Amino acid sequence: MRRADFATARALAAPAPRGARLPRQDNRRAQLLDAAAKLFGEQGFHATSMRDIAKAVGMLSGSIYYHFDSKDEMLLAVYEEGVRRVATAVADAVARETAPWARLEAACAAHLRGLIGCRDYARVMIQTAPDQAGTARDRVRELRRNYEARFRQLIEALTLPPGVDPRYVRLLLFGALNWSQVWYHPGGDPPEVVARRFIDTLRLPLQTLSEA
Amino acid sequence: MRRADFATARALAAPAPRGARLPRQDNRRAQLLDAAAKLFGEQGFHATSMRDIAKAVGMLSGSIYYHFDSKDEMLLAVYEEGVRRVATAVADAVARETAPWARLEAACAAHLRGLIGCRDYARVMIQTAPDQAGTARDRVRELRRNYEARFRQLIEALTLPPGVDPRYVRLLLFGALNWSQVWYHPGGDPPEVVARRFIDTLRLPLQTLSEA
DNA sequence: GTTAAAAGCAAACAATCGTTTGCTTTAGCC
DNA sequence: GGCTAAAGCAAACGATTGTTTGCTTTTAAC
Repeated sequence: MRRADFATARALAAPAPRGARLPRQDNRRAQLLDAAAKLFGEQGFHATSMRDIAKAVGMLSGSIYYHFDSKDEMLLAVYEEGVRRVATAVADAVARETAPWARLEAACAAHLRGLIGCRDYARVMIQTAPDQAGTARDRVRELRRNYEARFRQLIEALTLPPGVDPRYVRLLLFGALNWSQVWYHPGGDPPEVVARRFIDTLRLPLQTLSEA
Repeated sequence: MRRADFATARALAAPAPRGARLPRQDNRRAQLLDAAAKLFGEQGFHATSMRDIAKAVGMLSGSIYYHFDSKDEMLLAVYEEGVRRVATAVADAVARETAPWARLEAACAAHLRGLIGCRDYARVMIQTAPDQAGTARDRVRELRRNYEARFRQLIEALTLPPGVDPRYVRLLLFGALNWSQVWYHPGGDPPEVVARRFIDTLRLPLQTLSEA
């Protein structure tokens, strides 16, 4: 295990172990992670070299290995940080509402805000299929499942008309939300409007009564 | 230009130019394309080497260059073939229906059938964001736009309730369809059922009348 | 101010990348 | 059956890949 791991862990869980040293204040692990997220998201994981990432933060490629064990581990770290950010944003938003439909809509808006606000990290999350994550495959799969579970709960809390499979509601909504990464560009409708439109399109009938 | 280009072009547009020769019957361009689609889809474009593709069809990496000018051109060829297959399937299915909602549902089912039936090609189409297509970027962007246009038309042909933006209907539906690539696995509901469920979820109200 | 750890540099490592070259084999047409 | 183009082999090209190594600089704690 790298020494940086101890340091980072200590920086998060403050109670200082005796006789050991804290990471420096100019620790650039976060900066490296941002650069990796940006490049992984823009060009793809395999199209990005360690030298690309190093150059983006002004260091040499070998120096990255003080902070991360491997390139695969960088990908996993980006993925986890992305999930962490979006998941907490969704949890906060949901907690502020009580009505089932309002909770779902808040979750959608927060999810979209996350995809757009943490664009670099989110692109990696959306693009990285578990099978392409190399070493980190199983962990990525687990993170995806956990995140999806929250939406499953929110949808199962709705009172749906008989015969409607909540599973398909989730697939429809969740797929549309994630695909927004492809078409969304800043300057369009804000996330809240998109979420409201999506939810309304689901909640209200599209077919006019005059038709068959 | 490679000689193989002439040959392939001639194989498609039959009138034989004088004094030239047809491609052999054992031409393995299609086989190469299949292998490339499979590997690109499974591991990603950059994670797949020309040697991987060559090994999959039992030849050496250098021999590929008789059929394709470059790796980028292989990606474009896979993408174009994928779009061609799915687009014609959708066009056929739509032509068989007349009612607007039925036409849209038929298009969705055909789209899903395409994504699942041509799984290898489709994965490349879904995963390859234009910005990651290298040389083929603009062409990929154009292919995507053209394909989407068909769905735009189908949705604009619907008689929607006042105040409903057809754009969001398209984004919701199209996103959900494409995201199916992530969750669909053979053995689940067939494409026709998925399409019907999605369409019904949109067409009919999800909110029960007793709720606010 | 001394000291030990944190952080990074400089330079290389073997492996693999996409591609090119010259030559050989194979199949189709007269 | 001989000729020619189609197709593929064998081997290399320089460039780039992820990673490792030994050494140096910089910071924080004492």
